[in-house]
Amino acid sequence: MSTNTRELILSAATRTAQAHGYGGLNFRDLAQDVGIKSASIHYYFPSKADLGAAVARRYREDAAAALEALSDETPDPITCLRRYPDTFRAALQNDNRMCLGSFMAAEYDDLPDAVAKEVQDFADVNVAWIARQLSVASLVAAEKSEQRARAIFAAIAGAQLLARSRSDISFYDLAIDSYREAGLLPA
Amino acid sequence: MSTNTRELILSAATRTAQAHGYGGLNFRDLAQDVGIKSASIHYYFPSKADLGAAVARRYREDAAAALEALSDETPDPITCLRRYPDTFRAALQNDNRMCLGSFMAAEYDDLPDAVAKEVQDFADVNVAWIARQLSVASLVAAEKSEQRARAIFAAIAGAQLLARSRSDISFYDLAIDSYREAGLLPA
DNA sequence: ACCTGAACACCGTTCAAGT
DNA sequence: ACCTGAACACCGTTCAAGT
Repeated sequence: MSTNTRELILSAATRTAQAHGYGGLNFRDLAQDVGIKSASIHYYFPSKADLGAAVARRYREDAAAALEALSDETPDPITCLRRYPDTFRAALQNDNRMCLGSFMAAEYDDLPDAVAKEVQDFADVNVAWIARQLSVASLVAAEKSEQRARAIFAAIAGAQLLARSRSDISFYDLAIDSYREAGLLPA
Repeated sequence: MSTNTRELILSAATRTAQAHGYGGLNFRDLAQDVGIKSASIHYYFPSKADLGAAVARRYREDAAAALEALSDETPDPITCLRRYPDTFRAALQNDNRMCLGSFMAAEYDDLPDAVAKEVQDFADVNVAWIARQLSVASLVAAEKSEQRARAIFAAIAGAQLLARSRSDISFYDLAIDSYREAGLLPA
């Protein structure tokens, strides 16, 4: 199935990009993962920029769906906010991987425009969801919810980055705990 | 002067690495920046790993010196903590660059061991300094100061990363403000 | 539609040779 | 001591051509 090959490329590329970034993506290794030749990938993704944009778009879409699923099944916004860090934690548990949006944020200067746009959209999706939980929970003034949401998103991404650099997930857990103790996140 | 050429290479490599990471460093562009040929860089740094380690070590040393200078001339630990985010802000003002330690933290999987070690030392230097200010200011319990310091360091790095991905320093300023309002940093 | 061989451009590295 | 041209092995990327 052609669709299947495309999906295999996308998921292999996502795994690689979460460990090595956009710059670390390469057609040859990717091809080997999927079981075709590197040139064949270009049939599905004409250029690396196209592949990167597709990976980032899919990543953003999946994140949006996961967040909607979480808030749908968890009516309590405080509980939602308590669970929000779980996704970032799961990436670390997955062979010390990190959020694609964070890695690509670092690589911003070398990102094709379409990829950079998806990275920003990914952040917006997360921030909007966090802001909504903060609003519904009345944790911060309505006009401050988006700003606080951005701070929370940034802080969690930073905690993941620090934990990755030590290959030690406890750095992540302790940072999240500190955010709760300090009052950045609900305890 | 031979020393001068070595310094020119180091500073050019640092500037490049703060925008493109360790992976974005390459001998040919670096040589062009400095005005020599790429093969000549190997006279000073036998391999890319040596160059990367030297860049990261210098970066860590400069950061340590800057922090000591700040706390020497500013006896009040609260004032020190208020000024701590300034260095990260300056990187963003410098053509949207970011902290080398953060970029390399993302690149962790592809870093030579000596470089990864320096990245960890850089984080330790920052965390130790923040923890000392927190302790002296009695802002958190003594046994919690290092954990809180790590959370602060991570949160500030994350704020910088988010601002970089938008090329908009106001994202950074607003995140830092939120950290203060929430109580993560002293107001 | 789907895939590939082969060529191209680039990179880190080495080394003999120049000053 | 400091620097260079040239070469090497390798790899990401592209393209014309195969089925």
